[in-house]
Amino acid sequence: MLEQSSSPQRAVAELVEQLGHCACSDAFGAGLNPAQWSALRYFERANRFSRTVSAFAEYHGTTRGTASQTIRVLVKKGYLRRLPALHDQRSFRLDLTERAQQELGSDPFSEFVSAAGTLPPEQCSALARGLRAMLEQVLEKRARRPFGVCTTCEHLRTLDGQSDGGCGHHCRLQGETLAEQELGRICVDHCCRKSHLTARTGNIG
Amino acid sequence: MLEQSSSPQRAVAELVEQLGHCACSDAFGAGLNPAQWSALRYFERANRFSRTVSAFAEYHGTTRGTASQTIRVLVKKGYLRRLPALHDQRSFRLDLTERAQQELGSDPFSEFVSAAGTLPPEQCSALARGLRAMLEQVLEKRARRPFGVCTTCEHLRTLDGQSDGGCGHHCRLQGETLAEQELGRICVDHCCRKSHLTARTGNIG
DNA sequence: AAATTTAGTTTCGACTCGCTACCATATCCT
DNA sequence: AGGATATGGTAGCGAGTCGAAACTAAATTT
Repeated sequence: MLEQSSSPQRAVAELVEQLGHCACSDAFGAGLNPAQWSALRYFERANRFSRTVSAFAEYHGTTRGTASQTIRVLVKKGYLRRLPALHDQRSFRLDLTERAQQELGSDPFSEFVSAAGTLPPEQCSALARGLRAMLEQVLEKRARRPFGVCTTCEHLRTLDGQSDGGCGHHCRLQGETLAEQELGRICVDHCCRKSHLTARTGNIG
Repeated sequence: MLEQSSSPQRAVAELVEQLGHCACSDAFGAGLNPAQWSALRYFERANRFSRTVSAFAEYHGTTRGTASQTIRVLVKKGYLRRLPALHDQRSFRLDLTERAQQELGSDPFSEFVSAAGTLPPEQCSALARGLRAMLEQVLEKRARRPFGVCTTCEHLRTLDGQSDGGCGHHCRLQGETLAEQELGRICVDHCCRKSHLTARTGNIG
């Protein structure tokens, strides 16, 4: 090993810090700053119930005020579009514009994706599992939780064999049906289903 | 897995970003900010040739001006001590004070160390190897290199069987002998030895 | 000896972020 | 129904960070 720290745990922590610092220190492509890139990535991954100022603030561990500023700039620059929310006059939904989707292709962040891609697939998956476990630990200590996707969510009901041709996926919290391709998006209201709690034991994947 | 991204690479990159953000967003214990904590950690790990403003700036990927500001505050607050450099009147060496060593015990960063510690040892080591490989990739693209320790360094000469009782470790670049416990510290002048280049192939550890 | 490089500092300006106060709409509780 | 409270979002202030550029002084090169 090139750099031998006192312990593997220590090494992992230091590496995470250094990589994280790299990730945010020079994310200045296209005139966007790190917080703005984070926001764009969030709105790319979040489902329609979670594309709000408050949800992003919670995800990013910041205040609504700060999140509001970040998003205001993105709207002004034409990367996000404000749509009135359906059932709440105070709120609105934020969708990526086409321009933003293009821009995300040249996200400085993609360097990290390709760096991870040079690892053998098995090692890469192991890395993802380990990091995920770490993140859950850390967030738990901060009384936060990682957002999850519908497929593992307590609120999801899937009715197979719908005769009326309707979609079989349904969110009981929102009381709305979900399209197949929406199931992989993260949600602010995600609540881990019991049968998936094995994910917390370490024997994940 | 609790959150399924489009690909493991993408998941790894996102997790690194999120963990990194956690690491720097709330590192405000003891009145120190994230950059200052990073500096303290650096000066804890760096060998005596590398405990300078410039070396820290290079390690941290910032400018000397910014590094100078960070360090000035740490000196003022009593966490670092300035010692005149031996052979260069322009430079000086920075050592941790006793107070800083205490403070590092309650580093908010230690949450990450313990989070990594909850993983099975084998998984933890795998994590360290994978992250290290990623970091090398990323730094290479930025024309930077990770600092390494003496034991893997091109400049180290170890003469076993010294009859005069002197220490057998010697740095040919600095022209100085090295104590045993100095060999595990990182160095700004680290140059990877050939016999250790296998570390770059992925079969590390 | 002059020119260049290197170590470090200073100043300035752009920008971020969190905090507090604030407005408007929803929801809760008798 | 109606007042209290909670929630989604914004505005503005102020502390602080960071990088760029200009600068000093010492070392090195030519």
